[in-house]
Amino acid sequence: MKGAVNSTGAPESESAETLTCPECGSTAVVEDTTRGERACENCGLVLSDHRIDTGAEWRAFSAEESESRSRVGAPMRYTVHDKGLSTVIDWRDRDTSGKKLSPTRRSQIYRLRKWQIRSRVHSSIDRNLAQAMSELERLASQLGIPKPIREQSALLYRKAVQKNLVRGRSIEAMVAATLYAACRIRQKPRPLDEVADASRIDRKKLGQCYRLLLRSLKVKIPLSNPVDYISRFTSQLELSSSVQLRTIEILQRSRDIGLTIGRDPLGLAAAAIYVASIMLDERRTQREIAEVARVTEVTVRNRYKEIVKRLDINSMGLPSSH
DNA sequence: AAGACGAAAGTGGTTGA
DNA sequence: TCAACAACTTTCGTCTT
Repeated sequence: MKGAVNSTGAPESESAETLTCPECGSTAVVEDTTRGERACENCGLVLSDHRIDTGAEWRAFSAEESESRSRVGAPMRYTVHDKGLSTVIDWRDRDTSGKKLSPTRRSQIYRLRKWQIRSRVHSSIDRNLAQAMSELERLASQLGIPKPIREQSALLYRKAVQKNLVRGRSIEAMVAATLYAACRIRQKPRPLDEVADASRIDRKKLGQCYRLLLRSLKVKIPLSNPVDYISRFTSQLELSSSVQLRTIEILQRSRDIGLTIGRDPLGLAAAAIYVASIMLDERRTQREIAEVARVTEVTVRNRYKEIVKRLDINSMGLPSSH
């Protein structure tokens, strides 16, 4: 049994391994996620082009993603909007000393200028991303979200931008939605309300953005598992690890008899903790538990009654060791 | 007095015609 | 697009510890 239950979102240890470019020795090796390749920013050498099928099932993609990304050094590039490559091309057909350019040179410059203009299309996207990334940092650190999940969120946000989902919506809302989604994907879900509170977005807008995200990116995120909430909640309530284990046990048995279908995972988590806390004589009030789980006492009550009834637990807390 | 209980009406989201 | 529906919330009066 591992003692590390990782309660209050303590950052997971990451192996930061810096890659150096074999061509020029630069450490500016960067991932291009849209292509799934790793390239040196200095000389442009592509180090690896292990194919990542962006069209494929999304979760496989993200797993691969996190694998490879964790090996790249500190400056994570999803959070960087401008790679410092912008150059300004003057409109005049003169070189630096003021001489007229030769016709070949001129057409060359013309082509460059064309790209310059094209790249300007991206600049509004860049501004959007810059703002979004700083908001993401703020939100994530307030919620104590570990880096890998932030990166996942940033990736989702980039996809959302590509699909034009942010137009007409607030950046903040979409950022919050991607963060919420990322947490769920990584099996470390946070209550929607918690995310909403930390951002300046109301719950309703956040929910709408989240659903839009799911639909548009064709991402299937399964219903969150109540068990994933337990370590956070129990530590917030300062409950012992035996309560934690008992809670998980209760949840598993509840699921086995189909008690959990159609029920809010948060309510289930709360109720299971309530029952376990009574059983092991570390009682917490319904109100306390409801508060951390962000549901109402009524919901805790309803779930808890079902659990006690269907799992045949005598309410005066015998450790019914089945 | 605080906690638990349960009824009743309201809310937002899903589903199916 | 609309209505029916299930789960959850809000509110509040009552019972229990």
